[in-house]
Amino acid sequence: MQTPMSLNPAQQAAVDHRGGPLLVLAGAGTGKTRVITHRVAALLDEGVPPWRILAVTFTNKAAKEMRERIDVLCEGRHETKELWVGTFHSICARILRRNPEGVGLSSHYAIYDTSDQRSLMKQVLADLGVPDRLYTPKGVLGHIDRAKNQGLRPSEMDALQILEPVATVVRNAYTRYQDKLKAADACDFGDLILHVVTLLRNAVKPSDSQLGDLDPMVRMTTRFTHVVVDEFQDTNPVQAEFVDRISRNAELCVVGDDDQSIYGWRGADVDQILRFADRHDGAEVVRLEQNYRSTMNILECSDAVIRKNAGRLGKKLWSDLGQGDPVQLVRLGDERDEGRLIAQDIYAAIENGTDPEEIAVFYRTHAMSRVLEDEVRRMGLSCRIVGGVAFYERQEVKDTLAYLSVLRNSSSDAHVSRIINRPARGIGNTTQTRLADAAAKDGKSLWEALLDPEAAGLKKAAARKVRAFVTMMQNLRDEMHELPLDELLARVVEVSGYREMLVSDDSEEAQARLENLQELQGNVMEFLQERPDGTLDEYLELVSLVGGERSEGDATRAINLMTVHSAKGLEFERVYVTGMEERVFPHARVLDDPVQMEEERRLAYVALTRAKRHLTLTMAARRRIYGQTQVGTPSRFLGDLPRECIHRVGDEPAYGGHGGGYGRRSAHRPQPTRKQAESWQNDIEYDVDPDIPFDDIPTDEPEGVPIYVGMLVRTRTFGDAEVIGWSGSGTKMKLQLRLSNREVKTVLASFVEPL
DNA sequence: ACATGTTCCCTTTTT
DNA sequence: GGGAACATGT
Repeated sequence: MQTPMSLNPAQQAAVDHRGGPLLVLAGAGTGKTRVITHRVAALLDEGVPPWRILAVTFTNKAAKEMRERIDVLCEGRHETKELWVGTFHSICARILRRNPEGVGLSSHYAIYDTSDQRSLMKQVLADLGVPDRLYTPKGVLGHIDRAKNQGLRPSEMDALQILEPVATVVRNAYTRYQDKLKAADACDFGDLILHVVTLLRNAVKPSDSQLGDLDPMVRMTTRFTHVVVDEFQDTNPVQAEFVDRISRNAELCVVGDDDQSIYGWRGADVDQILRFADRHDGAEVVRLEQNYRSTMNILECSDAVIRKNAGRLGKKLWSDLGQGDPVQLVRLGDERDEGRLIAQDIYAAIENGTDPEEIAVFYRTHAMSRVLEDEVRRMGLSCRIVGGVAFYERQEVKDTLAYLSVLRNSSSDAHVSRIINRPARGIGNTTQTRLADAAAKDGKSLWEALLDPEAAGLKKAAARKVRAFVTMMQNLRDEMHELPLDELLARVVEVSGYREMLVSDDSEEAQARLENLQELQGNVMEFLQERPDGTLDEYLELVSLVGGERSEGDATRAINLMTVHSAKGLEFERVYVTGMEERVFPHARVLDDPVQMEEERRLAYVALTRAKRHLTLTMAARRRIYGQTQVGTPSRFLGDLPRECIHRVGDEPAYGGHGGGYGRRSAHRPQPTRKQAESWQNDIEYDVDPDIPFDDIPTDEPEGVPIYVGMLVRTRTFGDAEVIGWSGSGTKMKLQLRLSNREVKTVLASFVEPL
């Protein structure tokens, strides 16, 4: 282990480099964050004012950690509070707050989350009269998101090369969506960056002009003299443009690892790193290859997986932490067994003194978390789900925040309609629809329509209820200015009847919701403690940006459950990677796309390299997906692992390779031996079936014909085809086929016969 | 208006 | 298996 203060020569070189752009190409566990923190500390020691330094991280959690580490290194010598440290989104929100009018927003603008976006888009599509089966809000928003990630506005969307007629629909929807956002005095996540980039684009003025010096955005482009960006491989084009513009006057240092680029679907561009030298004249490159995190067995396995990718810069990590334990590879009967085995193994490890916080379980998709959580809890262990349904996503929390948001700024229809009938106050669907129609007709906001319920054609009873709601909100708004934030929150929960609703419901769920509101209260108080003069605007902004991250403060030491994506940047003594099966990891959706498959491989690399000492990979022979049991074949990534670095439990897996099947080949495999299974955890009774050879796994297949990816079949309607995936079982089993013309079709298994 | 029943689609991954 | 969107009954 490297001590916190020491640096190796390569790290030192990256810290000391001055005078031009620098790219630090650093593998997993080589001390990237350490280089950044030391660099910032060194700059401060050299006399650079803290407010001239900007550090961009990937998550809010990372930002927080970085701040703490810098504080430790500076030992109170500098005003580190004035440093700008944050995610792209939090930094941009901070910049946008200086000039929201520049993009047509008020200073109370709301930040829309995914569900707000969808409800807005649903309206847009209805307005456009677009067939709703063809264009879902989610799908159209996906295109718009992509455009925003590239820094494109509706008129520039040709660059995305979407085919007609989709392109036209998306372009119109995009235009209208932005109009509606502006009317609601809101922006979405993508806008946060693009708005700021727009402001910065317009801020290019002659430097000697008087006017230019006064423009806050012009000052912004020259403010920073030193900019560092972590996780640069996950930067998308708008973010890269932001970096370029914000560092016009600055020395730029970016840190990244092309092998850990796992956000391609969000517009991140692996080439970003490769092109860095082209974009920035005289860029130096420093490589870090000594790993301080993992033992050699773990590194060898990780390397074996990532080595298969083409088009990487290529580096070979080494470590002097010794060979370590072999990587465990366990095959179990189904996902319950998988969870149970992991829970038992963790239990034993904790008994032996491992800190629960140093243990993590990874899964590919959120859907897999439930079973794992179940089994871990059943073992009496406390665990924390990182990400997942975040605190701020909970309905009661969102509702309460929506109340606050409307008090501040009533033009946001999405927030008004969220709270108008929660708790139920007799303003039902019909009334709401009438009000919305009336608002749309007059081009008013929903709130404005509420002010004059008769004009919307409401009957007396309905109008009275609407009035009562409006009066209540107006009273709250009067109180708002006199009350501190925490008391305001309590008033809202009380006056709105929300508390009453939960108290009178004595279900366990309502109880939990009440507790969540209590936690929210605590959260607000914490916020006020940190920033005594913090405003409602600032609080709401913080909350929408922190979004995915759980609230800190649960002091219990718990083991960590998370998706592989959430695991990036973290490290643990003991790591379990679950679902190492084809169609789970790698995910079924990437199987026929080589580009996405490479990203999947990088994702696997990220997963494996999180482990310091103990790494266990598990797979299940059967797994329930969509409530149907599916039969799994071992992940192709398992087949890449060097034999001498792993220890298998259960019988020898049928290694994937390309289109690796189960069934036929399994006949040649040696039979499993009890001994292997027992040697691993002989003091623990676990209820697994390591002896089930894959052939004997019960399936509901009609004639027991083994189906495997790559299998050739004959269909009556489409001719011969290759199986690239399947779902369901028994008579409901469906096959995904690639036809001879490379088209992909899904057909019922009973319509095909093996070739 | 609301409570209860029914169907359908779904699942990558997140700031 | 489960949540959301629709449908039907009181």
